[in-house]
Amino acid sequence: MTDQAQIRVLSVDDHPLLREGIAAIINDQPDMVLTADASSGSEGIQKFRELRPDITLMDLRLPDMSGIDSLIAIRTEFSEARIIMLTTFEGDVEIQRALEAGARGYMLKSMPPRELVEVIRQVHAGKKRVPPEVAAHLAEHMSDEELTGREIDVLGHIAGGNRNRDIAEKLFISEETVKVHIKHIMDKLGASDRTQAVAIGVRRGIIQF
Amino acid sequence: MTDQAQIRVLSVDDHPLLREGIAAIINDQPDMVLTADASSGSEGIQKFRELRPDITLMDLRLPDMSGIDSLIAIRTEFSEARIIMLTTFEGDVEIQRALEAGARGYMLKSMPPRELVEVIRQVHAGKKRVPPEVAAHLAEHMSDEELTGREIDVLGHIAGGNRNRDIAEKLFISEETVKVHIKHIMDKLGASDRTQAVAIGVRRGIIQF
DNA sequence: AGAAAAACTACTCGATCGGGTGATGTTTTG
DNA sequence: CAAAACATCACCCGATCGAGTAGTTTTTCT
Repeated sequence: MTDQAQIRVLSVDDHPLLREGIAAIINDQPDMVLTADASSGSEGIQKFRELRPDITLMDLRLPDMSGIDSLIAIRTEFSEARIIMLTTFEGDVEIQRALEAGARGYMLKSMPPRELVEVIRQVHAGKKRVPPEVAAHLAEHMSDEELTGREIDVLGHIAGGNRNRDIAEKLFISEETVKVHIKHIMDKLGASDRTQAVAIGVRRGIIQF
Repeated sequence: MTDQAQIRVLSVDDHPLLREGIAAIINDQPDMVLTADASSGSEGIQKFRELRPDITLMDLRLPDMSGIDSLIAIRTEFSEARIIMLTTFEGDVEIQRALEAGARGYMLKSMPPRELVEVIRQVHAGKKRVPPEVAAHLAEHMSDEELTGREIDVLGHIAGGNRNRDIAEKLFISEETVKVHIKHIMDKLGASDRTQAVAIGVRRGIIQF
């Protein structure tokens, strides 16, 4: 044991198996200690209030609320909170949103433990860390315009197999307007038709099932 | 420690974090021991040959080959092998294929450890185990007809934003044939158009990105 | 070998889609 | 406040799609 204070880590993840793995790896590091873990967003927020960990590892998908909402909730209360998103690879939209919401790092569950603990150390030292593979993915689309809320609505209905007329009725707008939205969606996503737009939307995490 | 021989487990998963978690949980059980782990399909096959574990936990997605192919490879050589698929939730197609290929169990990474070890014990005792939530999903589509290889090809091309004519050229068939395939795909999946067919295909794990 | 499933091709026709152009009111934001 | 972004609606038109019908060849399974 060192005299130096250890990095106190909070892990928020609904997969018990993952939590076990994280616990094993964190506690294996002499300079870190897993202070607590939580299996839901609200539990994570509560544990954060109680313990004020140095680093919080947050899964993107949680049973009650999204990891991003939890992150925002914590950072509203404790703006200095250092939170790292830890997730299996989702679309780049999620990554971007997490970083915009103030995440200090973004790690993949598939990364080797050595890198994981290194990111924790770096973020604890005040740096921002996003692994190269994630950064590359992000860069690919950083110039792309984001879809608006309405466009995401429409895209979701397209994925449901709705015709333009059906979408128009469901959204209480004219079919012409739907067509305009679809045109914008295809332009922004670089899709050649509505079908590819859905495929891209799913891959990028814009719409989920 | 008991006199009874322990259940010797091999874990095949490319996520180090998951492997750590599995290791922690397995070794926590007095009647089990993690004999080895592997991070790829071929390594898994090799380790199986060497160690002949009682139970093999196999991830569905592996870097070199699919978990199902690994399962088949092992069971061709050792038909008595007891292999449990352990995965985050994919489409029901994968589950069905794994079970048809001879998997003795199918577990979700999100399941609580208690259930995981219980499944291992049950399978070791010669039973087949599929958790109720997975079984329910499976039952939903058990009556559905499966897509043929050609139909899956076509569906993939549809997802890529190809027009019927493009698909015809790429597959060296006539546009009319493509239309027939698409008709069959939509009928089998219960989709109202090509777009919904892609959405359903992705959700069910028939096509992947 | 014989039956069944899969793959293939052809034709018609109405429905739907997607591109182009142009315009108006509202909301957001610098 | 002014500019930009967003959301809305309309009309034209060619391209594409999907339904229906009908038939042949190849592959697979029993």
